[in-house]
Amino acid sequence: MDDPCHVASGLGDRHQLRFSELKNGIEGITQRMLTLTLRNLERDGLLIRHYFPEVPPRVEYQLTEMGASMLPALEGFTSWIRQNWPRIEECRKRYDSR
Amino acid sequence: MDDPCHVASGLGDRHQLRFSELKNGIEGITQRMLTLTLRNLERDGLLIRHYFPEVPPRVEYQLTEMGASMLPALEGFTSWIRQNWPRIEECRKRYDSR
DNA sequence: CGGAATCCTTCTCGATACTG
DNA sequence: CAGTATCGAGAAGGATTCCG
Repeated sequence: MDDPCHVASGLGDRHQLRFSELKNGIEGITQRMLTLTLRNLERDGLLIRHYFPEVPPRVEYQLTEMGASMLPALEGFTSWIRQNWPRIEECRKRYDSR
Repeated sequence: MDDPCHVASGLGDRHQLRFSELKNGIEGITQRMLTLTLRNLERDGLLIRHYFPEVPPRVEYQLTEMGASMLPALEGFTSWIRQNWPRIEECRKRYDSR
């Protein structure tokens, strides 16, 4: 892992997000990896995929209740990471230059 | 991931653990993987490796202050996983049998 | 005891091309 | 637009052997 701090931010607080919105919101992710990740989250019951058979097609993703309940549970850890990441990077530099 | 619930438990509340104690406490881990994982945690500044040049050699691992501070931050997420894991497994089964 | 080194197989993932 | 299919390089990781 290089930088754990790419949370899909700046996307407002809407509850449905299109594939392209997610892709644009997560820097550096490839289409393939986003597709696979969304499939796994769907398989785990953490999100629901809404497919609209229009032209062009539209797909919107939405957290399930369980998926939404995970966010606050994860919050403590993510904030710990945000606070300690610089220090971890320092430790790595020091460890590597020895 | 298959079962996220192997926390090294039943090892008491000592603050120093030997390599073999960790290995025995984490079911299914290989020597190689434990070594690599401990090296990475040490590199990140999350634990300290104490080497005692005896015969036979003894190595003890101990969390740093930062490492110890991560545990409570992680607690919310791990307890969420323990609570929701059965449901996630159900969802996976249902998804896979379609 | 606690590794390091090596081999070898499997998995991961990006890149690319194609499609309903 | 939101995928699927395929290929190939590289990483991950188990098994085994050797070592201070």
